Amino acid sequence: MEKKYRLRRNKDFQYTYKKGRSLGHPLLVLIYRKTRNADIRIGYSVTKKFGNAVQRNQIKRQLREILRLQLPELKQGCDIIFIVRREAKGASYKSLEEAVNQLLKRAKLVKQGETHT
RNA sequence: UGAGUAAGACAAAUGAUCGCGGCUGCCUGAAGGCAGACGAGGAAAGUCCGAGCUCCGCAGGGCAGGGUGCUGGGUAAUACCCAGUGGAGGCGACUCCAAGGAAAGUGCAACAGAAAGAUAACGCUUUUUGGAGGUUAGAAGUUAGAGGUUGGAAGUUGGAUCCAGGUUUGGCUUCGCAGCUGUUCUUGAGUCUAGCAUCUAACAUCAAACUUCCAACUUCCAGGAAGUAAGUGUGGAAAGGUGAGGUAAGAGCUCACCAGCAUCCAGGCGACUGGAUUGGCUAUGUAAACCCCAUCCGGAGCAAGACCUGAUAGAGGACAUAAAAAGCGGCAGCCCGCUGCGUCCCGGGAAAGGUUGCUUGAGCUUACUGGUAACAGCAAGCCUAGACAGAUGAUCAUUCACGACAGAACUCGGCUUACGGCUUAUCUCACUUU
RNA sequence: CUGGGUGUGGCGCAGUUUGGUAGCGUGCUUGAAUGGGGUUCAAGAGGUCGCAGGUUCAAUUCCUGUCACCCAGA
Repeated sequence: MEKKYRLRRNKDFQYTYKKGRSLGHPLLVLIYRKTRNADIRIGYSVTKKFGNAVQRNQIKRQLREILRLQLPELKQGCDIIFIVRREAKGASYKSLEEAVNQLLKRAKLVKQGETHT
């Protein structure tokens, strides 16, 4: 995923945590906030209690791959943070994909035209 | 063949599609696009040591504090590595060891035990005082006794004898009575003798008890003096060990063997090792208790540090204006007072942003030389991640042993810890075959 | 990156300095007291002292390694 689609600065993370809306799922938590920018920025957060560095990196990579494929279908102009819960330990790629799709639909971040077709 | 042992290598592989990171090259005004090769580990981990590097501090020395601790070597350095010494384990190959000093000093060693580092509070031995005994021998006395001898007394039984009486019977004298004599039985008294039992006296003997005296030996209790480290048992540990002699009891007091210390000699750079018909006979354990000795250590850390941009607050200076407008206070107006617009400079430096530090280095591979080795020297070749919310993923196919521990974050050298397996190869032991 | 602390009955904590007996409060069980409950009183049970190794005669304590948690600074 290219750099301009990533949420990077600590300030942006803090601002999104404070002002954004949150949605829950057994595996993930979604926090999103609409912005005036045209771009969409996505960040990921995994607690240290999730596991060692290998496990934390792996689940971030899998989420990044899922979101890379979903990116063209998302609405523009918002910041998104995915927080990984401890229950996601050992979850398969497909179950993560389902969780991401469900959360994005509930947040109504998916483009309308795509959903109708 | 099996079991072990030591040293290493690898850490699923291949292909396709879509993606990620920086680098290089090309295109483009730029954003960006295209192509190429490259892109996590043996531990990247823990952060336990040691360095480089950077900043701060620094005249010299000492104290405090901390680290290290057999010897020699290697290294930039080390708590690391190599070689050796000593100790422990293993049949062995081999492995492991924080391994200086306990006669510099202090502390501690619970309970048990006489006693825990030197003492005599237990005990043992000798001696002595006092008390209570015991045994043996002697002397004196007393008491009751035993048996013996001698004597006496009275009793009883038997025998003998004498006397007296009675009786039977014979003989003699006698007619008869009567007498004399002998005999049988018997009674009484006496004498003698024997036995038995009793009493008594004397003598000597025996054994006993008691009292007194004396002597010897000995037991117990209490105390004093001296000697002693042998002692059951306790304990993790008991004062060099075992045996023999020796002694009042004992003791390296003496001897033999063994062990330890010191000294001397020999070997080794050294730790240390070997030897001695040498010497005195010994000094417990704990220093991962304080400590002593030797040696080392300035502090902080890449969020170090350097460069660029420069928010807010506070505050200063210079220039310009001192006209108008505006705000506040004096109720309002007038008037008065205060503030005030602009530009530049200095200063400040936000968990701000960017660039850098950032990967060519005590580097890797191979060969040679020196060295037992760690390692060093030299030659040739090679360039091998550099991110900053942090790059390796997803899908599919094939194969297998079905994939463990685990993700660089300034860089190295070590150590420690985690780890499914696979493989190379040294040596040892056991078994079998030839 | 650096420094520091904690881990002990179910829970919250002492004891570690100076090694030898693991204790307190609360909770639990049983009994007494009450018509019953609470309070109170008495008795009792409950401990791999985070884990592993070492030093020592002996370790909760000393040392090393390791695990988990917490705090502070840049």
